[in-house]
Amino acid sequence: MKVTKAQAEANRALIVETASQLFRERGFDGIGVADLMAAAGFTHGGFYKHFGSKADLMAEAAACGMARTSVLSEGLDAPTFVRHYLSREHRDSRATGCTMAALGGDAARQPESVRAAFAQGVEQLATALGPRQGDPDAAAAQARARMLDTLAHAVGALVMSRACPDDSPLADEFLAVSREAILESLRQRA
Amino acid sequence: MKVTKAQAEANRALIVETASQLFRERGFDGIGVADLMAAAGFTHGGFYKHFGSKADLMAEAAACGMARTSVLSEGLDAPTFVRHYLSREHRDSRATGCTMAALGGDAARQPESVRAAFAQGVEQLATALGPRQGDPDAAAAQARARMLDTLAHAVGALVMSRACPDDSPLADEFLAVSREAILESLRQRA
DNA sequence: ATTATCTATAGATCTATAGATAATGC
DNA sequence: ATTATCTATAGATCTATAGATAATGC
Repeated sequence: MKVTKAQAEANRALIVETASQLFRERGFDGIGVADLMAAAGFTHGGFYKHFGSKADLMAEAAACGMARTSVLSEGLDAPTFVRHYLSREHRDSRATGCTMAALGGDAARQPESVRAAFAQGVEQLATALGPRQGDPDAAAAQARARMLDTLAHAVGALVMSRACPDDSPLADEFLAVSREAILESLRQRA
Repeated sequence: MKVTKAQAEANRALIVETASQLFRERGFDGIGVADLMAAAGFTHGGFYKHFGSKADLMAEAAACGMARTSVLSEGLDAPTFVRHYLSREHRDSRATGCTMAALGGDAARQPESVRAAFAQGVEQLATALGPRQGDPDAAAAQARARMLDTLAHAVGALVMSRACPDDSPLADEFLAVSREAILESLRQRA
């Protein structure tokens, strides 16, 4: 039942993408290798021809999800990004939403390889959204600091909103208060 | 091997406290009933005389951890709270630190009972740190909004810092940039 | 000949339950 | 008599591996 080298690579990419979504939805410990493979359309025995371990897949899936966020948010101005990020739609679609908000808490308990993928994703995002080339050093440092702070702020609001019961006023309140606070601080900087 | 009613209640409380710490350290799915009971000094068979299910214990352990945070932070002024919250010491002691930062991401994937415990803990905190009695309605609403926003902001910074590799510059950077941003916004409001 | 995938399984672990034990509390 | 705790286990699930199969790629 061998497949072409190109097909095998496509299958591998499909496993990573499927894992990226299912991990975001259920957590790193919330889904097993067999179910992941089945969701991608394979049996679980083939897994270890593609990956050394489940932890290796977790690192790749995290990197995949972070890269997706970078691509999607590139080119958005900060207020637009924040309004999308702190919307009910984003909160209620964990599987396709931000990997940092969905798995950041889990990542703290995972091997360095997984956390390294997160850090690299953050640096990608900092490059994508960060200072323009040619900025003086001080301005570039400030832009980076503001970008990291805004990211942490937005991630925190989303995590808190998701930790609340479904359809609770408090869940919406977290989105609203932090969305307004971030937008206000963006206005002050402009 | 029966024990006094008082002793049984103390044993139960010890299980909840032990679970609260171990869940924060390893996640809700990261430790099993048998290991939790062993850590508290019991065998696992007795567990179901105290709790209906593991999920029931998760809700109680979350409530226990949130209450601890409320008690510890009561009476602290906001800048002092933020400096403690966004310190390396707090980041590096997950088992005894903030339950929202340690388990907020996990909570999103747990039953409503667990998320209800989180929401109730947030409301406790809002009462402990919130508006003073006698404030006019508008001022009270603004104080509550600011408190929830500051909480989300600080939780996000801690989660992001913990998701980075140990001793990485980025991990410290998340603490520093959000600590300064929150302190600055507190100054502006004063 | 190589290898991506499949079937089958080993060995560990997890939640929950059943039944025995022994000390409390009536 | 009640019940908190213990021993033992059922049944499910999880990671990882072994060996067979069949199509690619030399």
